[in-house]
Amino acid sequence: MPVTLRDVADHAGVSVKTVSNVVNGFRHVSPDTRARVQEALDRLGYQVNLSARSLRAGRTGIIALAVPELRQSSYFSELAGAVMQHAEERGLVVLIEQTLQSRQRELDVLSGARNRLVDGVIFSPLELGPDDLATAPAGLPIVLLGERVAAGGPLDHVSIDNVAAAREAVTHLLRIGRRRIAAIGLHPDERIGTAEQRFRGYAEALTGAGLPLRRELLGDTGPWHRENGAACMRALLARDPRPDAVFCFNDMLAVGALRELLRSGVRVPEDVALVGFDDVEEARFSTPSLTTVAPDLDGVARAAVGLLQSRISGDRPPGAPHTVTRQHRLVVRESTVGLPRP
Amino acid sequence: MPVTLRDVADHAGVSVKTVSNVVNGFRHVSPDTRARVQEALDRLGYQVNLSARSLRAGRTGIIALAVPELRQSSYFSELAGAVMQHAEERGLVVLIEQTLQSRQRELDVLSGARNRLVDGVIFSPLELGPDDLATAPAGLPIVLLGERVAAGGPLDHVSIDNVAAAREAVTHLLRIGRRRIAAIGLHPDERIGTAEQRFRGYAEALTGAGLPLRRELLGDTGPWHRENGAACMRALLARDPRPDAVFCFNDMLAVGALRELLRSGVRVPEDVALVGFDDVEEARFSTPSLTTVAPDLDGVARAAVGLLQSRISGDRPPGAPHTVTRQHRLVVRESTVGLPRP
DNA sequence: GACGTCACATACATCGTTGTAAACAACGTT
DNA sequence: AACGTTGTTTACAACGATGTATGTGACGTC
Repeated sequence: MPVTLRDVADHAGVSVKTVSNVVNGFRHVSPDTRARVQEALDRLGYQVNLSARSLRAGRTGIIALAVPELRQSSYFSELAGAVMQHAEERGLVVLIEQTLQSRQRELDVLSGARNRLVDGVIFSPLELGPDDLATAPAGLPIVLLGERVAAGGPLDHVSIDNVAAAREAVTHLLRIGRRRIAAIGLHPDERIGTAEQRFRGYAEALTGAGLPLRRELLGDTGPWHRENGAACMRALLARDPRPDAVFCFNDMLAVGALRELLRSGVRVPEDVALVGFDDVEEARFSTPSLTTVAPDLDGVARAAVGLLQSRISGDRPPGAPHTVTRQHRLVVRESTVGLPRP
Repeated sequence: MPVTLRDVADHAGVSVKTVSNVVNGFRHVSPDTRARVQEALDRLGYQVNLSARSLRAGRTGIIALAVPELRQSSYFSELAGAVMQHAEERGLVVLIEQTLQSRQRELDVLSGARNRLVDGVIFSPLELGPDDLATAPAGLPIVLLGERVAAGGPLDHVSIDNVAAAREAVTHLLRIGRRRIAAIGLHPDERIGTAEQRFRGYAEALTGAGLPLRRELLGDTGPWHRENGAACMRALLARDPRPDAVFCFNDMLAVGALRELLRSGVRVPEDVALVGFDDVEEARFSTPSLTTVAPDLDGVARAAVGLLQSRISGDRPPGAPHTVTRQHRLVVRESTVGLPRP
């Protein structure tokens, strides 16, 4: 049913290879034959069979983006949008994989078992540690996102400076006079992931200001979803001392926390100030709007796609991994500085 | 570099086809050879080359999901998550395309030009009308989402009853006593898309209650993003009469409108009640939380993947398109009924 | 007129996999 | 002993595209 080069060749009275040459814009084709072939191509509505081309070329032009999930984390949706945009500029298309907090699925991504049709993977791991990541086979180009887990590991890596960013966020809370600053989003079992990085920034800011770390102000959560932010905030409000500020490890948690605070009649920022992380669009539109850390999302996406492509094209042979750190900035909004009340 | 069937066959001292038979679990392979081949497979770490398999089989196991964009519309992210989940259950992976409000990109999706490596497309069109959709080539299975644009057209189609849903939303506003009900999200040039459907439901509810359609209460917007909801709300507040309720054609618009209302010191729902559409998670966590129409997202995704697969597998040859209409329900929250103020 | 050079076109092999048909052995049946 | 049956394995061709090598003229140069 589909039209092949063979069909077009028969139609135009030339060889298959000549048609291929026309399709690929090869130089030495006479204007005469080129026109005749082109006409046949148009008439028959030829479209290349990418499976065949891929088999021949050893590439598919597809890269995978493996993220925890899209449904409940706006950040990964926005990231996906950015990655797709930059991939397109380089002639790549993106296949998205959800790892869904499953360690096994993450291992599958790493081994390529989950996807053997892609030229490379941009991977935002959640469950895997450096030991796991070291087991990545050399065959499949992989760029890691979002943590410094793998600094020193065998893989390319793009991130922001999570520790510094968290420190700045908490320092901002200190500067506006808060002293009982809680943190939401801790993963106590984790020694090295994003949660740990952001916690370290939080801790550094506090101890830098001569304040103690108080267990009562630390909020453990599971996944960084809105509902967990709300649940965690509820728990914090029941404790003594009550926090006068909360640093949430991402915006979803902050949105959940904000909801819970307002529901409980706590004023934000007067009673409790709130800072999030990621600067998802939702953060600009909540009331009060959320102070948050804005990573250079487009920069991260661009760097990741660029690094991956340089591996795929063979410009950089395996080994000698690059680590790219992109900018971030604290966006101060109403959840910490308030707004003139009407 | 990668291991092929040939390598494994040499290693195990059998033919290539026998290895293939083992890999595919073909029945008539003696336990003895099976074990020997399996051992070679494991040792060499064989992985099928999907390009080759696809070329042979004529299928890739990839379906495309073409949506307007992921970054600013949570609905499409949540939809994508749902589609990916159901696709996975059927052994398919999903490649996401953003059409980015571009008519040309949508036409490319339809013609398959954008992606020739996929077995089929789940397509949520924004710009194309029935005339365009009728030009879809028969070769590529396509399932349309989200509007009734194509009822009677040549393509399968999954949606909810947008007119009825919008009517229920507005009827709810009437029932709580609102009379100056504005609408945000109109696309005046559109005669048939989602915006038109939701407007029709809005109009039906009003005229059904004996109320006139007032031009001053109709808010035209571009894309259904938060910022456009805010801008449109700002314009509405400047008009006379001021609305006492607003029906937003999706939740993004509603979030933007809510932000603008609160910023202007308008109380929600006391002064202005607000209804959205889609029931994205964000709607549950805003303050006040958003009354909204909840489509059966999982049902839509499941039906779309199911219809597409039945086309791909050839269970249903081209023609005889199905139209599936999934349920919806109005979720009443604080933006219309208020909450006990502390 | 022999030669090399260039532009253009073609035949063939190949990428890795799997369907088809056929080969082969072991077995029981007549 | 000839036969079919069943289970197991193999050789071969094909999926559609493209790199390589080769062929064919036309042209200019010595």
